[in-house]
Amino acid sequence: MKLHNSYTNTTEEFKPIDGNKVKMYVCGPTVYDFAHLGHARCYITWDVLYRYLKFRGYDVTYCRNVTDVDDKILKKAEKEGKTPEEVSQYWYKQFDNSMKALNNLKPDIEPFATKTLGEMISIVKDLINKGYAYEVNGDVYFRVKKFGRYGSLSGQPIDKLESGARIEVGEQKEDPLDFALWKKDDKFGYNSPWGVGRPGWHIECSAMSRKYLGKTIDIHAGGADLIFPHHENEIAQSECANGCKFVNYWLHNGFVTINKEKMSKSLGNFLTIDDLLKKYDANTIRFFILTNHYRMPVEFSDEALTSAQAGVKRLLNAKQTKVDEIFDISQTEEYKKFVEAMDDDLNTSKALAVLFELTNKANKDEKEAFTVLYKLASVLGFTFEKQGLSEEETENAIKHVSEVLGKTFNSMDEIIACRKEAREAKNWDIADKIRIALDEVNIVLKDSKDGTIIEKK
RNA sequence: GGCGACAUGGCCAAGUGGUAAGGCAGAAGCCUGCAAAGCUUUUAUCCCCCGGUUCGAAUCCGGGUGUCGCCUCCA
Repeated sequence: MKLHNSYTNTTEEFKPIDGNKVKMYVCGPTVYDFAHLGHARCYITWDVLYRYLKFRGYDVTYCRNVTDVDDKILKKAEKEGKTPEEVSQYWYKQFDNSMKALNNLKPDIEPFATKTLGEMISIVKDLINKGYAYEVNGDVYFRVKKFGRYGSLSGQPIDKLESGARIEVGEQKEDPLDFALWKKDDKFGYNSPWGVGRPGWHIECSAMSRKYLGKTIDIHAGGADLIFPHHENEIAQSECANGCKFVNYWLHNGFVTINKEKMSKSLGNFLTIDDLLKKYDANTIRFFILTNHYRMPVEFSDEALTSAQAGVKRLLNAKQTKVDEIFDISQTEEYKKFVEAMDDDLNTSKALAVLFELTNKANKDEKEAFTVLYKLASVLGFTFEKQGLSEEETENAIKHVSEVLGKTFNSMDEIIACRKEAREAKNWDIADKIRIALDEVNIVLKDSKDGTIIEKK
């Protein structure tokens, strides 16, 4: 399988370090606010990579960190009169719920930064001992110019980076390019050899990656906006501290845009996952994301989501035919095409086209098609399970239909039976009234060969 | 200013040397009491523009134009 490596800016054959074991790290969220569609894209993308690697037989260890120590969290805590822990715990819970709602698999390891402080301090110590870092009044900075390869991930010549760099008020760096490994913080800090303080953002990932996956890992992924400075700095820290290569494959996803602009917190043009899920289901959002290649920008619009909704409906409505005899799905033409597409740097757009071919075959009663479709769609994280009606929704519907028809029903089955009778007597008026009444409470009633189907709209 | 990406039908999008996948929307027909779903057919002589290479280019090369991203917290 091939993956596009941002470090070399080429698409390369993927070879894990150790046989079929894959160590994969994804930069996780800083938990202080709602996750938005941009985050959804990122984590859906890497969820698909995770699922696909496993599908291809790799033994994957997927680690996605949680940044629970950060300026933004502290600010929020101060503003709300809460402890940083309360803030980060609350928002982590929200994040976790959103991931679940989007049907993203849980990573194998989800470390919290505050639980990895020991590793961070140890790396910073090493860097100081080796001369790559220096302490000034409780702050510790990384000496960027000492690392010759600095800038090679972002492809920036160091002198050009220099022009953009600056020293913030209160910082005492030797060089504007240097970045903080540890910051003095008397209020919210932790004990360290340099006094009370807290870690810089970049060191967190270097530490968590090393602690849980080892010094050299196969894959490190995240949003393209992390390339500089975050990932650049991670490389500098890890490679100088460990004396070996940090990451073999750097993978970056493109952004979600809205009105041709990057969706981001700072621009304020974001849609939260929670809000989006009120309007569109998880399959729709996933489909919307996967129609584009992961490295391309994807423009959000209601039109695009509506189109995705219709598309995914077609896939998931495919005629489900059970196959009695067991057969080897990997021998089917579509399976091979799917693998070929996904092996090519996760060409999900092409993979979806294969799913549509299978849908078409399933609808034309090709026996084995649905079995293959079901399997391959689940590799992309789609779920065929129809959301059933909740008790409340059912009760509400029964009540509403009873009112409209002026007749008391006690169950949905009674309603369906009543409608069946009406239809048999060609009493279309009553039959239609029932369907319309259900529609008014967002329930779709369909007549099919196999009987009446009741679904959420 | 530096670095990078992108430009394909009404919309989204695949395709990177051999003559334009797929989805949405639209049209016609079949099925159906109606509806929904489904099935069939149908929609780009052409891939931002101009040159060049080639028997042959949307695909390679050169030059434009446009859009976006990173260079500062950011998925």
